[in-house]
Amino acid sequence: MPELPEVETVRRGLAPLITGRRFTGAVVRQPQLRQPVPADLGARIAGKRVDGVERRGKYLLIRASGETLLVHLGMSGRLRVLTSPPAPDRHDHVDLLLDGADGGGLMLRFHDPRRFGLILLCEPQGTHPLLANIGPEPLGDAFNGDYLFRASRGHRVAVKNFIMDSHVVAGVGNIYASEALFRAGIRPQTAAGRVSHPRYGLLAAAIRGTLEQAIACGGTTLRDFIGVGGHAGYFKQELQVYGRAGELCRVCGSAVKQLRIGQRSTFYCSVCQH
DNA sequence: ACGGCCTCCTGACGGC
DNA sequence: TGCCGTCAGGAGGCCG
Repeated sequence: MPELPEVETVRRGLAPLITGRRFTGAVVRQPQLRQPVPADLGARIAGKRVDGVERRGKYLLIRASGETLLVHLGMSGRLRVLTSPPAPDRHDHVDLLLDGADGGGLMLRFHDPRRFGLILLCEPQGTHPLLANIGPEPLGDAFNGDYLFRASRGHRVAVKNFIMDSHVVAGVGNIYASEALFRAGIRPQTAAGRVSHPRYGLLAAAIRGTLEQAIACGGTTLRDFIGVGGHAGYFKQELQVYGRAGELCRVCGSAVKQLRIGQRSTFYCSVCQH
């Protein structure tokens, strides 16, 4: 489900609703996520006041009085803020409870059918091994064509796989990899080490532009992504190639092609991309 | 070090 | 109707 724009949409929705509130506990119905939910989660967060919500790649970091909650939505995860929560369904695995100034509490409910998501507590310094080797943020200053060019020398992987590697750049998933390569005019199957310096300049700009535009749209809802308030993202209507196999390229009118690279569906235009 | 495949899990969909 | 294979927005781990 969520790539960087969707996680950022969640972060932006979440931060103003929970910042300043105090955790009162947690209900864990299903601890078996990608890694086990800490058994003492509720006890560890109880009484901690939320200072803010950050994002690193596709990870959310909820900072609260020196404790840091790490949340990843995996492929099918959702986070909702609820004031009067309905009875949990079978995939509502964790509820994080927060107090309310007027007595009305809030619930942060984690829902994840495939359970590839993650809820962990960080080390006292607020770090975690899962975050240690993530590449630069694509919206940050360290990410540019120069960086991609240098990082890619000698690599024979397809450039699409290269930009989807979180150690290379954080947060670019299957949708936005195809979209950014289309915008940059680069074929996804090209070996990363054979893409020129100027073309990496185009690609870095395309990645940044695509992600920023998707964030402005509240993310992409393909089937089930919703923000914390329950709203769908509307970047789907802006998609140029992803999910459009056989449909006409919006630029040149030829049929969008689909192939599999590294077990992932990949979409491109064979006229616009070389 | 690198690259490619597998894995975790559930659900939806198409074909027979 | 059901059963089976395939695919789905992630990403760490393992193997050669």
